Amino acid sequence: MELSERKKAILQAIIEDYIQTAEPVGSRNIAKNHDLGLSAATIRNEMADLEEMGYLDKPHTSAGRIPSEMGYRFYVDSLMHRYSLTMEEIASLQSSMDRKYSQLENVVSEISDIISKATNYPAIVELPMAQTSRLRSVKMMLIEQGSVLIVVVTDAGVVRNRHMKVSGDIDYEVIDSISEFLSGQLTGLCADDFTPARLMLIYEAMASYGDFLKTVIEFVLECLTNGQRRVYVGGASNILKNPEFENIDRAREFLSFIDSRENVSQMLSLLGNGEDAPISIKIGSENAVPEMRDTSLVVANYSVGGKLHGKIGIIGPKRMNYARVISSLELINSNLTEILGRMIYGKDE
Amino acid sequence: MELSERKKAILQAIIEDYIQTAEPVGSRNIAKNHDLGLSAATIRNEMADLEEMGYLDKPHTSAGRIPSEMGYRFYVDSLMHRYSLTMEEIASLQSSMDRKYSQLENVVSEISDIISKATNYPAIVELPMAQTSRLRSVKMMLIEQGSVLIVVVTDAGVVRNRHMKVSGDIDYEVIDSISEFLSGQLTGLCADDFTPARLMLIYEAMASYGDFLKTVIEFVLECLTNGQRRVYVGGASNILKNPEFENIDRAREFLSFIDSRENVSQMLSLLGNGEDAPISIKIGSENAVPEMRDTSLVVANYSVGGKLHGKIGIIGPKRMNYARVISSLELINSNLTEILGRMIYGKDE
DNA sequence: GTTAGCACTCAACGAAAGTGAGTGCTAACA
DNA sequence: TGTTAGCACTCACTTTCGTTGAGTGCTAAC
Repeated sequence: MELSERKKAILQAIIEDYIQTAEPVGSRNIAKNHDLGLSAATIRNEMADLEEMGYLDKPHTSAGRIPSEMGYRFYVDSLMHRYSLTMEEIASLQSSMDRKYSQLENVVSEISDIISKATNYPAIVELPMAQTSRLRSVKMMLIEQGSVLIVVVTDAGVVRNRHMKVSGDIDYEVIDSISEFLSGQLTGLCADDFTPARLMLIYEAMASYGDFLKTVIEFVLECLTNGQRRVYVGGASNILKNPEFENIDRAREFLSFIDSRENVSQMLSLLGNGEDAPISIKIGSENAVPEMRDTSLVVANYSVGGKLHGKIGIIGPKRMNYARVISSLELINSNLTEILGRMIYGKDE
Repeated sequence: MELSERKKAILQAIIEDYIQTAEPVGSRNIAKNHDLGLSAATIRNEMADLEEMGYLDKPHTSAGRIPSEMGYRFYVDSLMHRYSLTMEEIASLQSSMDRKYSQLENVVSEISDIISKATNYPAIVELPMAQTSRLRSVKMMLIEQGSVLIVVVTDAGVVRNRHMKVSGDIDYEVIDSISEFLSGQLTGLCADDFTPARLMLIYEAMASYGDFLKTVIEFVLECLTNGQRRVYVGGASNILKNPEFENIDRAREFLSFIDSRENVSQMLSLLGNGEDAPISIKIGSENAVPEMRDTSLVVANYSVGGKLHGKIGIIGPKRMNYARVISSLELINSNLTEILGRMIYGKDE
């Protein structure tokens, strides 16, 4: 059944009041504060309908109504207006992101702080990752006698390195020649190309350095497959600013869930890779994670150079200023893309 | 005034009971549960003395006593017995740390999780840093036309890299020769050695690549001076397990403080560099940070290869099992040192 | 279809009384 | 002189119970 325009207006008024006050809203208040030209009694009737249809809930008989998850969903999909950030908000965001970043981990952790400061909710930022990487470069450097540094660069721009112990009699030139040989053999390959046959050839060609090569190749493979996704959470304690988390048990449940990176990372992976929509919103139990049943999750996907992907988002109470959060995430998202582009590919656009 | 043996025994009993129960302890309970051979009335008299001397506090007239900060301090300095971890505890710690780590950031964040799981308190781990580093190696790699990767290794074993854009006409061999030249000029220097005179010489020798060199040298300097300390916090929500943080305002104050890496890092820097004692303990307001006045901080210093230093520690309520925390930190500390040694210097011991 | 009126519901607040763990003091005891 | 039993007193905490007030649902009139 379609909602009448009047019902929509009332539903919207209720939700927006509730988002602001966190108090169940009563018919009288709607009649007074919103110019709907209706009396409290009429609104009461409509509210009863809306409740019956599932858009509203009642905490108890003598309280006002609060939006149900279905109500929020309808609001987000059909009623909500876009929020335009003010000039001040934009300026403040821009300036907080306008600085030099040196390491990927720093960017990601700082962005999560920025998001949580901007929205007043806990923020999540995923480290960018490639779906399938190819090896762009592998190089070994002799750091000191007996110690070699392996540096791997993938075509997504990810750089990783690892120290390795070698027997003392390998010198600078040997390292260089192995380095060059391996580079020639492996550059351009992705993880699937590391077939036993191909590896066998390499080992045979350089039989005297078998152990050495094995370590290097394992590390290269590790970089190409790249383990689990990593996330940063910023401003987790912001959740305590919301009255729905005055209850210490709820707060504890939420915070101990979010304290674990694995939990958060797994939750994000349930969202899919966002090919359908740039921003995905999970309201309450739409999110399959039971600990999150009282919260909403708003997540945007970013991608850098078409190769690297990741997610940024926030978690807040279901009663959340969705419009504002979405606008902030969009702006931060585009800045982040730019920063990462500059950083990883060294481009100045 | 010296405390009599009997007063010490009573003080110890009170503190240990309070650590366990978090309830003010009364004279009757001490008489019953601890075999001191004294009646409640006698203990009452002694408790009155201890209170007058400042070792105990009274929340209100009709409650039992709780230790004052001075009481805890005396306990930690003079009364506390060493706690021996059980075989199970040791085995479980060892096994949770016994895996391969690839990146420094991963080690540090995982260690913070391990500490917080082992102690049930929020844990802090600082990234290892060198006090003064010398450059061990700088190398440039041409990744693709127009994009160069700079890799810097310091004598402390820290490796960092950064992408840099270059004009397209610089090829592989040019990069290599600049790389070799710079390496020869800069290897072995520390930040203070980068005098204007020396830099001038370098710029003059390679005048045609001025901008290029400038970027590289700036990055090297950045690596040698190395910015601010970075910390990881794990298991922050553990603090909510303690009854003293049932109060939502206290919880909020604590968690929002600890949510900020700068706050935590600054707090650690107030501790000095631990040359005096391997473990430092700050009880309540001994810690100058006002938000931490209700908590205690236990911090151990670690060092790797004599070059890299850092701190690990926990924050808990003043009513904390100090002995157990200290033993756990010591064990984790030694494992961490070993892991980092292997990782950074590629040594297998 | 809309609205005024009214009885009804129920969480929240607050005062009052009861409960009990614990103290401090006194007087008797070893 | 140090220790202990006894007892009056204190005070947070809990429970009870009435009050308040925001809000609903229903009915009847407009």
